[in-house]
Order: sequence, then C-alpha cells, then structure tokens
Amino acid sequence: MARTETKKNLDRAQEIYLTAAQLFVERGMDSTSVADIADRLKMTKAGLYYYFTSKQELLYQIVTLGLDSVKDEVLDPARKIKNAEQRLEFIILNHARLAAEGNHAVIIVSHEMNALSFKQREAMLERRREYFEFVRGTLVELKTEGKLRDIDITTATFTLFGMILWLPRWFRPTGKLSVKKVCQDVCAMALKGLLRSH
Amino acid sequence: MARTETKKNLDRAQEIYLTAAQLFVERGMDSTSVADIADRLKMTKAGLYYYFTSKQELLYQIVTLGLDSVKDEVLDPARKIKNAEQRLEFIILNHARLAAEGNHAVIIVSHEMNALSFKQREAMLERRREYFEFVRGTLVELKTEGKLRDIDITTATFTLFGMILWLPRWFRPTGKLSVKKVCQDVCAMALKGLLRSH
DNA sequence: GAAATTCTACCGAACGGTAAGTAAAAATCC
DNA sequence: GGATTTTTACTTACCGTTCGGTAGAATTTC
Repeated sequence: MARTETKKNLDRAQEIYLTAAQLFVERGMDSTSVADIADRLKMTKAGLYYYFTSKQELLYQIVTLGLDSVKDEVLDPARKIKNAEQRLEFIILNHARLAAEGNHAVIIVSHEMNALSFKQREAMLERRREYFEFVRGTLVELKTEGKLRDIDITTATFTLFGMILWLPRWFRPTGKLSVKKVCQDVCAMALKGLLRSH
Repeated sequence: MARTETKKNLDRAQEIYLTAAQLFVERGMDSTSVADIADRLKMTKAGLYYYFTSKQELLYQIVTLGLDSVKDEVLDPARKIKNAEQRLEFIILNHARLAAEGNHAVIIVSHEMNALSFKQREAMLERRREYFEFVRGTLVELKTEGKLRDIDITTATFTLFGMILWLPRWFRPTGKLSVKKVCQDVCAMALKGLLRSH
C-alpha cells in the first residue's frame, strides 16, 4: 500500500524521475502530460502514481535531484578550494559542464518552479540562494583582493549565471564543439569579463 | 464578423497582445488560460476571440511584436554604425535595455515557441537567425581586426545573448539598481570578456 | 440603422487523479 | 521445504474539472 524505500524501488524511481525530467526539458512541464511520461516508460499513468502522489511532487523530486547534483559536483568540492580565483574557475567550469552535458534535472532547477507549492518553492529557493551567495561571496573576496573589475557584484553574479545557464538552450554535445571546449571558452569569457587584467 | 484592421481596432488589439504577453511572462503560456487574459482585461473569453482566431495565433502576434521591437530599436539602428566595436556596444546596451525594462513581447521571443505551428516557428526562427547572424558577423569583423579574444565565435555570440537574455529572470526595475546602471555593467562585462585589452 | 464589439451559454477533448483489481515475487509459517 | 500469507508493481476503467473554442444573441459606436 504505502511505498517503502527499498533499493530496487529507489533505482526505478530515479529512472522515472530522469525520464520525466528529460520530457520536461524537451517540451516544458505543462505541455508534458503524466500519460506522456508513462508512454515513454512503456507503462500506464496509474502505474506511475505508485511512485509519486502528484505531478507537483514529481517535479519536486526532480528539482531535488538537480540541486543534489550541483551540490555534489560543484558546491561541496569548491568549498575546499582556498584561493578565490581558482575557486571561481572551478565553479564555472564544472557548473557549465553539468549544463552542457544535458543533465536534465539540473537544467530544470533554473526553469520550472511556478508549479511547486509554496513550501516546496521556498525550500528550493533557499537551496538555490545558498549556492548563489556562495558564488557571490567568492566575487566579494576577489573584490577585496582588488582583482574584480568595477561592476556591481550582484549584477556580475547573475550575469555569470546567465552565461552558464544559457548553455543548454543552444549547445548540443553532438555538434563539432566538444563539451570541454565550450566550457573552457565560456569560462575564459566570464573570467576576462569579471577580473582585471594584470 | 471578420476583423477589419481599422486604426482603433489595432490599438485595442495591441493592448490585448501586451496584456497577454505580460501574463505569459509571469506564469508561462500553458499556465495562462484565455479566461485569465480576459479577466485581466475585464472582458469575457469569447470577446477576446474577436481579436484572434486561436491561442496559437495570439502567441504568434506577440512574438511578432517582440521581433519588431528588436528590429526597430536594435537591429536597424545598429546597421547604420560602421565601426564594429561601437556597433557591438550599441547592440548590447539597447537589447539589454529592452530586456531590463520588462518588454514582455521581447522576453517571450527567447522562451515559448513549442506552442507555435511549424510554419510559424520557422518564420520566427528565421527572423531570430537573421539577428543572431548580424551580431555574429560583428564579432567576425572584430576578429579580423584582431580585437577579439581567442574563443569560438559561435560560443561567444550565444554566451553574449545569455548574459542579456538572463536579465529579465532576475532584474526588477523597482530595486535600487537602475536600468541604465545594470545595462552598463552587463555591457562592460561582456565587452571585457569578448575583446582583447589594449 | 448598419457595422463593430462584447456577452451568455454551451461543447468536446484532454488532463490530473483515483478506485478496484491482479499476477508474480517475497516473506512467513509449520 | 512445501503451503500460506503478504507485498510489490503494476493495469483497466473511470471521475470531476478545466481548457480552448464556438454559435448566436445583445449591446455599443458611428
């Protein structure tokens, strides 16, 4: 009756979340019906509801997955880097990599959130804010070191995110540009835009 | 019965398009029902259908409005600027201004297009492509002049658009940052990121 | 009074979600 | 270790609501 969190169950749940995430990125959440998700997984709509209680909760699970990815692969490792300039470079390169590789759950975090409940949205915004403040803090450090150009730090932080988060909109890993090359270029452009030349 | 394009009619139609555009930006197109648009305009759903034949066509009208704005206020004036560096600065400053001021029709152009028909989408993508190629061409010019940094030009163009088009996601003109200041900062950051220092 | 504009009242389709049922696997009992 | 019970992982069939869209009447404008 109620769902128990066995290992196998978690694997299947993740598979479902990732498939849904892919569809949400492809066509948007509102244009993706629960039946569409079921079709791609070759099961029925009702079968899906064994794994989540509402479409809203499904979205929340996906968003959580995306936030976990950024935490594990960008935020936590970056915290260990003392030097602010090196840290900034690490953040840009690795967040850009996640975005360029087409990690659907990560991509959704910067998109759909109107569909979440108030509490869910607050929880998610808080985690996002934590990450934002960490990056902004790195820029503040660089400012006190005299390395940052003379532009508003908040504007700089948001605009940096714009450069990174725009990647999934145009970049396809199948083209002639590699993920690595494109991340390096975005990183170079961002760093030159942010830091004084010396 | 059928709609004639009188002057007054056009004014009212534009008012309706802009109100719809605002709602589409606020909540997304799929989450905005035609009845929602009618409510904000203090009329009924059926009354709205006097001005367009389908929700799809309404979106297309809005997208056309947005593309016209960019053409009139960015593309056409920029074509008259001979110097590539000055032209690039003009493009960034003015496109950023449109985005930061909250021109809803302009904002939609970079968002919703899955909802369009194939023909509509092609027509709109063609106009967008024209603008993209113009900006890219400016970067190519700067490259031949030896002024551009050593990064892939396509990546540079898309990333520049990311910086500009991300603006509406975070910036609100009511805060302590002015539209002018934020556009100048974004422009400075972009130019430093793109051009060699001399 | 004719044309332009907006309303009332409704339709059919699609959607999110649920109730009831079930085959197969797993766990429990003796 | 064979029989019995329980749980897992779904399915079929359906419900209530909302949505885009329409026909035709009513109202407003000139």
